[in-house]
Amino acid sequence: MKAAHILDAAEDLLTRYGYRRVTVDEVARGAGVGKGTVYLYWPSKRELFAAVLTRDAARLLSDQLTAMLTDPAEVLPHRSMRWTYLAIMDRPLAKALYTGDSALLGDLTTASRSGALFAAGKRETTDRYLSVLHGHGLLSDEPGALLSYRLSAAVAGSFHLDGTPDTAEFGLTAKADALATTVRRAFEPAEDPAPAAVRDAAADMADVYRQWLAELTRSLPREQS
Amino acid sequence: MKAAHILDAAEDLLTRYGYRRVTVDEVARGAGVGKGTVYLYWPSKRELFAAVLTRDAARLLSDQLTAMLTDPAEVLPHRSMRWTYLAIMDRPLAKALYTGDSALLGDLTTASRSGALFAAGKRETTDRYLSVLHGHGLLSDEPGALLSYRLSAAVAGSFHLDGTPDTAEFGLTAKADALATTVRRAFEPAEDPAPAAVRDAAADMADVYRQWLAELTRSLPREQS
DNA sequence: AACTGACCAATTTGGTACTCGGGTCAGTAT
DNA sequence: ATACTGACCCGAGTACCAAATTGGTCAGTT
Repeated sequence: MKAAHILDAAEDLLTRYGYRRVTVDEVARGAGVGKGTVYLYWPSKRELFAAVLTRDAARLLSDQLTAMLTDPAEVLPHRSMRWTYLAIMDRPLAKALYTGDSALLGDLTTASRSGALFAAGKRETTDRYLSVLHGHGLLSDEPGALLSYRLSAAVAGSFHLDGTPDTAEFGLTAKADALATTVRRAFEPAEDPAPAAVRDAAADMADVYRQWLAELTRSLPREQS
Repeated sequence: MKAAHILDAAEDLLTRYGYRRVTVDEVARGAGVGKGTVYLYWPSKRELFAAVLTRDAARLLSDQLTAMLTDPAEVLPHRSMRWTYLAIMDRPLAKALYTGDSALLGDLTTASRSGALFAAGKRETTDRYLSVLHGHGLLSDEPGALLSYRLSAAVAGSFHLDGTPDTAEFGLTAKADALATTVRRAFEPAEDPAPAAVRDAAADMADVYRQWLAELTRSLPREQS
């Protein structure tokens, strides 16, 4: 319970003022605990706020899992990337993380133990994702490190171009659709996928997501009611 | 003559030490002229170095024009983007500009009169590029602002991902090939293009490029004597 | 055993003196 | 007259120090 309250306070202050301007004492008072208590759960300010980002990512992942269980077609790359893009842009912290907004996160993006773990988990999950898709004939290429890179590169631009002037004229969904079009053509076979393949792939990915979700949750401090 | 020498000195110092660490006086002495002379050609330090970047861009564009005249297939999006990617990564200044290396360029990227002109010219050229391609049946979509955005987004990621750790394992050409694959599938028709269409499109684009090249050259100070 | 907040060291901040470098222009050279 | 120069000006940035703040600890309280 207490750890979650501390994370709540930290998340609120982080989104409002940014990493640099928030003190650990403020977080503690915001959560109604003493400063020392914070250090019973996390070894440093940096790790505390990294945990905030991790929890945010876990929630996003959980939402995506739900979406995929509701509609298995969400497992397809163009749908998955579209959904992820919109979800990230809708969350202040995730957006700051992906667009590299250092005004909000300071140097939090670079190097924290849990940050590195998160990056590794994400990479591994992406690899598994591509393997699953390929296993059900939903990919137009062989999986591998290069394909992972190619997908990352194709998607990354959408986030990086976020701030630039004349891209603001388009709505968020228009940009999401653009990303979906690019991803579908560049990574999926031309012909429509077989419904059974989609269903099975979604089921496989649900397991992968659950696994990563468990891993992320485990990295957050254990609740001690 | 003199303006070119000043640009030479400025370019050399810029690539070696970065915008912040180079003084106008150094540039002047490097070019063998007085500091005041520099201000006969450019109104400010910022515009001087913006001109360095503009000249670099003009050279790159000129090279690309040559490449396209040698092999008209270079007009195709996947070839054009691949070539551009490699050319930019090969030039320290262009690379710094596109990967957002503020250590080298400082705040030079943001807002300088000629910088804005360059961005506008680039946008317009991209639009014309897409129109030309479409006119010869080499595009799978209708041109327009959204398609321009989609292409930018698809390409931008390759530059933005440059610094990140585990992308270094791949060679530059492997990354360029990855970009080419994505672009070809996402923007070009599935069937191979007709040689005549390619030849004609290349001829059209040669004109567009020459026009932009002339514009860029005109923005550089007029040579006297 | 869980938690706290006074305490310490280290970093950050605020203020000040001073250097340095962008930009100007009276003057020199041609 | 024209092309060019470099000494000069002044504001932005740097260096520096004292004061304030804050990340992190731990003896002590609940």
